[in-house]
Amino acid sequence: MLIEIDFSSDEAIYQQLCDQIILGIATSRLVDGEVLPSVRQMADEIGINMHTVNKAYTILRQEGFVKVDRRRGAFISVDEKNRERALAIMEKEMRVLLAEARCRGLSRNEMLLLVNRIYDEYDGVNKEQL
Amino acid sequence: MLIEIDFSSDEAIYQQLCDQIILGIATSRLVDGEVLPSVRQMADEIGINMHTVNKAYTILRQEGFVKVDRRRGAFISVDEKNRERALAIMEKEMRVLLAEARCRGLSRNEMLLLVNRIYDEYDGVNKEQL
DNA sequence: CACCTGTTATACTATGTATATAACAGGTGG
DNA sequence: CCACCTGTTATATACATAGTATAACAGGTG
Repeated sequence: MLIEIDFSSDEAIYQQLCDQIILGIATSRLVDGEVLPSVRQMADEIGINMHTVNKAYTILRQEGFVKVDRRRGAFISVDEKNRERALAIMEKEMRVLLAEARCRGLSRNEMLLLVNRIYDEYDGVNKEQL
Repeated sequence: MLIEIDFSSDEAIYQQLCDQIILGIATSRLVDGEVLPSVRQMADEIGINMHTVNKAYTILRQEGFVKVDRRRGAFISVDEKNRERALAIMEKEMRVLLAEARCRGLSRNEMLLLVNRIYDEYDGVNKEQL
């Protein structure tokens, strides 16, 4: 999967890397069991340091998106446990996001449409690859 | 409005402050024209430095949530211009958020219900205060 | 004139980010 | 056994950001 980093962004590189991999999983561009490039290889491809990639992998492992096989390396393995905890985190982040949306004059319907559109988008990528 | 800061959070204090004020506006606990405590007073109340509050106010001013009257100080003034830009920012953030939700096994309907519930919550606080 | 506002400047400490170099344990294949 | 690949750990350095501290300034109020 192609990873693109915005080096002028104010978001940390390792964070952008995490986000893009999670995005890849959501859109099925990365499927369960798929092996990720090694920390050194990924670092070379992107043009960053090995430790920055390792930090991203470590976080993804802690958050239950990745596991490590000593033979092959890091691979996608989504842990769907802790649904309640995930929902609680979603709720908190969503509350901040929707507060800003509401202040900006964005209506409930506009946000509902946005959610639907993004889910459509993710489902669409799924079907293309089946 | 009561401000509560989690000093053990990994989120910056000024960021938490911004979020809570935006949340206050969305729930109408802060209404248009309402004067905010001065940077020194707010700093004393929370128990942080004046400059940390000033940073939050400056950001809120730049993002169009606050204006400054040289006579009274900072007050709420929501700028609803740049709806398109706001929607674009929402879309990008929502895409990351929903990707994580989807990976966690949270369905489209669950997220739609969450959005509805939070909007209900905000509207509810509104009506209580009218 | 005293007192309030936001704002600015400077300095310092602490933390987080990203880099660089190096080494280690576990596993694979020649 | 040995070269080579994995992730992992350790150490050091450079830099940016966050937060604090002290101080001063311009504008407005009473």
